[in-house]
Amino acid sequence: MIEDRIQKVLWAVVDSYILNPDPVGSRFVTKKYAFNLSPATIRNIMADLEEMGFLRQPHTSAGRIPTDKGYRFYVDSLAQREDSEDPRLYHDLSERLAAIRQDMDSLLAETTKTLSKLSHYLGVALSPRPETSTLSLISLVRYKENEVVLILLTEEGIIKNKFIRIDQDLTQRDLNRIAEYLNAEFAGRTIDEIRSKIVREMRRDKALCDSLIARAIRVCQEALFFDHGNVFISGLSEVLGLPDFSDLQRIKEISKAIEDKHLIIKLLDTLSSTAGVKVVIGSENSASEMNRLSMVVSTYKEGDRPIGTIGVIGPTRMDYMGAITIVDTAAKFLTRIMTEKKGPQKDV
Amino acid sequence: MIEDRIQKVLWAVVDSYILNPDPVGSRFVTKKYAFNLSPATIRNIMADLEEMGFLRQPHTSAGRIPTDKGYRFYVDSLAQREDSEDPRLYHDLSERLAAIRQDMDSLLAETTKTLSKLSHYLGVALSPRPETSTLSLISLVRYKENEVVLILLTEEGIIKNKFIRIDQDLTQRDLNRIAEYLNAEFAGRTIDEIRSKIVREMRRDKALCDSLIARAIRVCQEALFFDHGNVFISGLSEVLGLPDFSDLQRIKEISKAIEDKHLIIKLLDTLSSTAGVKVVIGSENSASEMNRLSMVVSTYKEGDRPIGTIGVIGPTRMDYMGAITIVDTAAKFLTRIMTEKKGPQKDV
DNA sequence: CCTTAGCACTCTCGCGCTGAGAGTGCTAAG
DNA sequence: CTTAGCACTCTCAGCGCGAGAGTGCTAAGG
Repeated sequence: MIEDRIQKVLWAVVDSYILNPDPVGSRFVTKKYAFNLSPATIRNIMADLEEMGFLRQPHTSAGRIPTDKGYRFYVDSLAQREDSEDPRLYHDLSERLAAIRQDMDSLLAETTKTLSKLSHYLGVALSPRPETSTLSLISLVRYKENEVVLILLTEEGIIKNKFIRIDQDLTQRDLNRIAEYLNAEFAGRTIDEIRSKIVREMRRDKALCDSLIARAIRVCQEALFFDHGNVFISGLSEVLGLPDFSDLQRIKEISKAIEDKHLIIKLLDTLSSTAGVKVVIGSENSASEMNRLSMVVSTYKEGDRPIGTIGVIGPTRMDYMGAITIVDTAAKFLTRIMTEKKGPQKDV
Repeated sequence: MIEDRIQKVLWAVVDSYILNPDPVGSRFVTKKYAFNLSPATIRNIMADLEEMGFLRQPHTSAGRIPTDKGYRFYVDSLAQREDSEDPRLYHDLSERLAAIRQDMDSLLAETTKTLSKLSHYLGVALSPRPETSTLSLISLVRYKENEVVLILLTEEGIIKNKFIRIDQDLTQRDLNRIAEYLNAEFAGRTIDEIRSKIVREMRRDKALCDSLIARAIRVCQEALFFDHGNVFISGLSEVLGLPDFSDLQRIKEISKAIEDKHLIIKLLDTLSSTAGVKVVIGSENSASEMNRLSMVVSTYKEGDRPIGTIGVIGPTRMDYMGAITIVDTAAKFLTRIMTEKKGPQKDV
């Protein structure tokens, strides 16, 4: 248990440093944060905090700056308060995004833009993984000889198109019948369920190799494997305005992060199960490329089921409070949209 | 008519500067480019070139660097040679892109990546504008009450999905009939043609306001207006490695260019009609944001009809020769793919 | 025993200076 | 017209210096 006074000093240092990227000195703390203590006392406390690993000095005789552990303390103490949603922001979001409620991709793309504009960090979003989405409708269209386009529409509003090659030339009529069968059989289930069902049927129906069903299954078998959802990232120019990214090295770091979407997907995916807002600070990131970056993420849900992830990525010296509010609000907003979408439907 | 000798000096300066971003001096020119002239003579020539506006000095008594006009001369003299396609590169491209011939978006996304990897500049691509594409198939799917998904497939392999709201609730059966009608009427025409046809029919058929056709047309009217094709841009981290982008200001410039996709679309679009490789140098760009960037672009065609644009964007100090080769080769490659795609089809 | 004042110490940062190096323009001779 | 020579200009890296900020330590005070 750390003494209350010590916590307050730590909090002050982190808070001040986030506001303004100068190492913060003992004198400044006493003045700005109104402790009834002299700078000397604060110095002692800060030395203790440094020993404990919460603060460090960029060089001897500069002020202190927080370590990742220091930020962690700050963020955890923030989490206590639990008043992160901002109604005004919520309203703002609704206005910005009202026009594009239609398809998931534009919605998320616009959400990341809004996130980055509001937070001045990178806005990211991961669209729902098709695997866990509920199939609304499958449609098959003959494109060319031996080539078919599969169109998959989920209840969440995701559309996936896939060109698939088949070993025999089917007429559009055949395809219609196959699609009809598939819809009858599978609509309302998740892609994951469908896949395992297909595998089972494959095994059972090995005999009737040429039936319509066999064909249908062969078509789907290839088509229903999706890699992942889309990632949306935006706000590079926002980030470049920050003092934290004034040197080339760090800019390269973050631009690498942007280009390596797989990394982002992986990171977001591992956080996708947790509820509420989650903060990952600097070295807490599993990927070394993100060692000096922090993420604030949350999941959006359809009803109670988390279906996707959004968040912001910025320097470890991040306005966590603001970021948390923004991400939390945006996630709740998306959840409402997704839940509404699902609601008044079901009558196809 | 400029004297031959002068041209050679200009060429040498540009060539050397492109290779290595140091202002080039008279002594260096005589040594490296084996003129039978003394540095003093070269100095005179260079002074002339500066007067003519082809060269400039970053500061008194540094070497010369090319102006945009100087680069223009260099590029034009390059254009004479006309051996820009590179068979090895062509082969390389085929291998990289073989796996993803299927849908246009992935193909172009991958193309930009390849362009940027090979050139070390930004790779950009503009997908075919739906307006000029040939409709292969329209499909309508009921999504929710009063909401329909329109799926549009063109012969070029572009798929467009659009959620549309309609004022009355149509059954899937209605939609099928509408789609059938639309396909019968419109398949094989370009979207542009279809649109003007629709407008005409609207006028004529004002009377039969409730017929199937009227409904179909009402659906399409809204749905067939596309803003533009997609832009694909990649290679920021490539570009950041260049010495030209070692200061923050320029990085911001280029990242703004990346984020402002509309600008890129506009620029590429205005160049989309010209045949062959086109080079736009620095201030030749209509947009002031691009004043210090150059673009090398070309169009890819389906048969003889240009349908889209690809290119690279980099600093004015660009390896134009290499960039031209790469872009030209890639454009030809895409043209082959698109033309093949269209070829063995037509039998739906 | 904790707090505080005082003080010497350390480190960064900005400034101006300097000398080396590179390249020029000009002039006068070939 | 070309070239050698030379004075001149400008950048750049390195250095020293002083100001400023902040620390750690010690010794005195509550």
